Amino acid sequence: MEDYRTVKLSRRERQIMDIVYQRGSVSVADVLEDLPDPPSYSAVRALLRILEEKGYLIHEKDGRRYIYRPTQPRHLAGRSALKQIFQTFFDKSIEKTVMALVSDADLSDEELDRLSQLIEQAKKGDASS
Amino acid sequence: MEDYRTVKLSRRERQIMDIVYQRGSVSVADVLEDLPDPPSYSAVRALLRILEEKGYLIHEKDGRRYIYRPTQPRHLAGRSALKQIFQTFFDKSIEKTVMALVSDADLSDEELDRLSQLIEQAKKGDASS
DNA sequence: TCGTAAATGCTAAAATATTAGCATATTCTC
DNA sequence: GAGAATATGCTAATATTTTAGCATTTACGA
Repeated sequence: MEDYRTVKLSRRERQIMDIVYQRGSVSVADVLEDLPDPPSYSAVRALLRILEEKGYLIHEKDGRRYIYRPTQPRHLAGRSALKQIFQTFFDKSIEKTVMALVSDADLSDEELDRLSQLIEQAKKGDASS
Repeated sequence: MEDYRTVKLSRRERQIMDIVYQRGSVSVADVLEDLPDPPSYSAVRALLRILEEKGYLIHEKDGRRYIYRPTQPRHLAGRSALKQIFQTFFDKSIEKTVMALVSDADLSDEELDRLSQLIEQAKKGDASS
């Protein structure tokens, strides 16, 4: 499954996929709640159906409602979204991307420590350079 | 200017904006070259015109061609794109986002060192915690 | 400078996305 | 089990996006 944020989907479809990934799983009402300039209930249902047809979502029944979930796991979708971002805005450089994140972030010392650790770990595990 | 990747733009418009940010500036031919399932020359021109009308691009003349550039600087657009990503896929956590980037990255030792430095610097400059 | 190649300006057609609405089914409650 | 509330199934209308094509302009080179 290709990165839905990149190419294939229409504006509304993308908005809905973002909501699905934010929430993990959604009912029609959930989507309606989060969607900017919310359309009708029917409209949302139609879009969810289309996304399912295209293979991005599946649904199961919960009582009388459908609950939709993404077919591609969140962490994978996140990864490919990140890839798209650093290719587009940061000269394909992960380092630059991390720098942008950290400089803007105002992270706590604990968070920064954990990041240091992560980097140390990456350094050890890395055979390259 | 709002994040063009989030809400407003249509599929083709978004594709084109991505190309513009990747290249920095573009001619019609450039866009045509990078666009998946490339449409006609006219189609691209029309879209660039629309994006300019909407305020996302400006053009200047270079010989007989138009060269289009984004109105919003790349680093700002990148920032807000990143924000959208970590809100959607990483529980609004910048730390988790960085972790995802670094774990996947296979960065060189030099790059990792530079990141360590950046983090140390952030730690010092940060009054919170 | 004149012709030609290569660009833009504009308009309208075609395709796609978005939406609403009515019919039908399902679940819960009394 | 009957009724009401709340779902979904489906279809067609509307709006928007996407596209092509023709007319016109502009710059470059012989």
